[in-house]
Amino acid sequence: MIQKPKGTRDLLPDESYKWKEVENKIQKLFESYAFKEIRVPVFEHTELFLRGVGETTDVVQKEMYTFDDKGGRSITLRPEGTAGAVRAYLENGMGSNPSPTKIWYNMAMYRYENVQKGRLREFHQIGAELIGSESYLADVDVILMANNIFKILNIPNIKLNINSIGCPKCRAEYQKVLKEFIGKNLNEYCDTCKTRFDKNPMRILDCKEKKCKELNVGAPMMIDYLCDECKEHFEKVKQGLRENNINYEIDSTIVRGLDYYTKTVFEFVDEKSGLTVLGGGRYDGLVEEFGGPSTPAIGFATGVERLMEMYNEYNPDLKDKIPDIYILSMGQRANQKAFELSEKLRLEGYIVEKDIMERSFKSQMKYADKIMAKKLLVIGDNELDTNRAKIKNMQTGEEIDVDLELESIKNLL
RNA sequence: GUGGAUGUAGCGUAGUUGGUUAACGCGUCAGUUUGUGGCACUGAAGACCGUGGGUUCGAGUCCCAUCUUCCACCCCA
Repeated sequence: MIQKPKGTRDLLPDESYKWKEVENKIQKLFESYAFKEIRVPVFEHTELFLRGVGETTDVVQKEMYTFDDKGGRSITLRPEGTAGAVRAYLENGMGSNPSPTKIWYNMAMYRYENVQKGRLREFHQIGAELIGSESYLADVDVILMANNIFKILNIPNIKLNINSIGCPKCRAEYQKVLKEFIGKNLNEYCDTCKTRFDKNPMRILDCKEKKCKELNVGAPMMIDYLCDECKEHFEKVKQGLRENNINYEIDSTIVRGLDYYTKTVFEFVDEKSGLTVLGGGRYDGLVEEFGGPSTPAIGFATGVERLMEMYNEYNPDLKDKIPDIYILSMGQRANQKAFELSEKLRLEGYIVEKDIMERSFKSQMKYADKIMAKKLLVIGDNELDTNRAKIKNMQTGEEIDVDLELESIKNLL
């Protein structure tokens, strides 16, 4: 038997209706903030992610699904949503719309990772991007919206961690200091850290190697080297959160694995599993990096699989839609009548089931029961002759006479 | 990429120290006489025991490889 590729999932009817429910709720939330949906290609030129996400990141270095297409172009399945969204923003001239531009997406992402709990190779992210505002108000607005996802989904025990990683200006300053600190013992660091030293020294602080961790003790922290502008921005963001009663914790170790982030970065962490369920931040340099005008932006994305895991834990099982009526038919003429009635009822929006198995009367009854049909209509020769039939309420067993006409049946559903 | 565990019908399981037609529950389908379900009973379908090698007279049961799933590291959503 051919199996699905590693790290992929089939979303069965048992689950899919719950996804729909959650997706609809989030969509409504986003729309209330005037964000509009965007859909972009599953694959992009590899170049887009190299420049957007950053060549030194793990995502780019070891997790991308990259291949040459038949025309010799290097193509990559999107590992995240922001790069494509920003590319689309530029390519379609959305910058000339009234600022800010607010877009959201719900898309599958692809990362060649080792599979684990809450980690798949094909997974889904719902994200939002607010492009065009450099104000701290945008940061606060976006974080409030993200926070509301958990509120409307009734998911507790979520912690918000925030940090500021500064702008290119103060980061250059900081990196100088950091390199001095690390440089003293560079030889003792692990190999990956050595390669990070030149290209992205900040990620050395993220290294989980025991030795590197020890060496990192006492290292200068970015947050202490923010330039005046970044510092003020961060202070205002924090104040804004406080004024809106959002609890947060400053976690100076958050640097995020994607290079495009600047200033504010944040994560919503599930305290129970320790998994980051939503992550985001400001990326003021990305639009320019892609060849557009200097444009500030901020966004976030949440992992749908992880979100669903928590949603299911804290919410009662919803019910999938069950049939409004089962039409039981006996004989050729009745089968045809069942077709006529079910076709009409379905166009009116009712969920109708009828026999398409040529089952016996009794089997049809049992089937109607199993699928939990709310009502049952029996049609046989008697009913066709008199044009009268009984509709049975399957819960109560109560039966009511009706004309075999659409209108009278509808009245009883 | 590294380390550890798992893999028997759709699902959940049993399969003795390797030995004839792989068992059970749930589910599915049908029947229990004549046009009314949920219970019960009867029966049926459904697994080349993840895959490929090997050991053996003989392997679901032993060995090797491989894949999958799960867990940890790494990283992230």
